[in-house]
Amino acid sequence: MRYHHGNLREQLIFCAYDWISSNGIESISLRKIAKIAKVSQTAPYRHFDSKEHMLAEVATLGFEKFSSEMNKNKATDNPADDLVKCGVTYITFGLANEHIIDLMFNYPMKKTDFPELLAAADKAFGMLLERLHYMHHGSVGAVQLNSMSLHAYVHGLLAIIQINQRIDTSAQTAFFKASSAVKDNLEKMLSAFVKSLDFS
Amino acid sequence: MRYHHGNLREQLIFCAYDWISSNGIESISLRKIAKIAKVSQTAPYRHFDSKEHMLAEVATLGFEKFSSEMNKNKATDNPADDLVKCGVTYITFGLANEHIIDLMFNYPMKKTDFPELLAAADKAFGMLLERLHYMHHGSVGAVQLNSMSLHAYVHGLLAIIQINQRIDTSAQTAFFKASSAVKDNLEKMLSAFVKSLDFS
DNA sequence: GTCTAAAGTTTACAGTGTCAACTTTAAAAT
DNA sequence: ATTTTAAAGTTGACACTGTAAACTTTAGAC
Repeated sequence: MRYHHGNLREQLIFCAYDWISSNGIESISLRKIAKIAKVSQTAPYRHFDSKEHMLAEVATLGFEKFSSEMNKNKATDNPADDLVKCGVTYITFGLANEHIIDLMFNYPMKKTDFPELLAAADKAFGMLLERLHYMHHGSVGAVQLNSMSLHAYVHGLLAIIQINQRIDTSAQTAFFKASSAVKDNLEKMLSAFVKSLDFS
Repeated sequence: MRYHHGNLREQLIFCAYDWISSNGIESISLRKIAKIAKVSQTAPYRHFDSKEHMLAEVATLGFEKFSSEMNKNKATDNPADDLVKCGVTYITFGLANEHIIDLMFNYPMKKTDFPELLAAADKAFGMLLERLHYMHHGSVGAVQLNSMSLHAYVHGLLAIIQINQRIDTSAQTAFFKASSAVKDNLEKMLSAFVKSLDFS
């Protein structure tokens, strides 16, 4: 290490991650993060080209945690169970990390400009899809369609729960308010969905 | 009419809608919209409490167009077909109005503060769900679960296509690049999904 | 021990949301 | 028809934002 602060770069990423986790993306500013890290307003520019570049790193960190979370629940003897558990984890992580997920999925960011973010996202999605591919074991049929389908369903469940939480008016909401009820039904719904897929 | 401009309020909403449609949410500013409407920077404050209040109206307009679009394709003799077509329209609208959908779903906005936005969103979701309820015709069983499921799947497909378009690296992307191919498969996927639901 | 480039600071500028105080004007009240 | 008044619009200001340029500090290579 040959610089003043220690390792400001990572410090800033962690500060930003924490800030977003508790306050949401809308209220973040480079200057605040700099102040929290006890450093001048423009110090971040020695480490990131722009605010967006920094947020990309935060999002990358998010995808890494996302991946590692999904990687925990596996290695059951039943691959379909693994798949379902992985899906549930996808959603659970999203609900437990509302604002980081917002950054990862909803923040308008030209993702192609950040290859490492892209790679992290790809890896995370792969966690889900590799289990599906495993279930196809040999068949070529509709792997792509099934992958798309599964990802859509899992991601859609997360999005819908979030929308309902934020909108809080429709009949569904009351039904899904108790988070324990959510999780129970998620497993049912996901396994029903997996069973409905065509593995021929 | 008893004011100077004509009807600035609606004018501003339309200007903002157009701006967002072509430039995205991130780059909008009240001042720009005011300038486009040839009015001073603070004129919007005679009509909206804040930027967010104005965006809420734009989002409301978005949901109204969304609803009316979904309302077009219906009244087939086959209710399952109607449902599928409605789902396809949901997704098609989203893909054709990328930035407005971003505002409607992804922009961090305390939706409960804007009852008319909430109502518009509820109505739009209702377009989809009422067709499903109709298919249950009498049975009480898993209507709520099926509603949730369906909305999740439809919304998830939209989100995933969008994510793939923006990420543009995974194997799925090439597959879904040709938008005609997307639409064809959407119908297949949605009708398979509807068939897999339990209407007992 | 000097030199150099990386790391951090100060200053500055244009753009933003929004407030307060002002001016204009359409229509209600006389 | 004239006065009144409140809605609609303007001007000017403030604090905050991202970021560029020019400066200072300091750790480590020579």
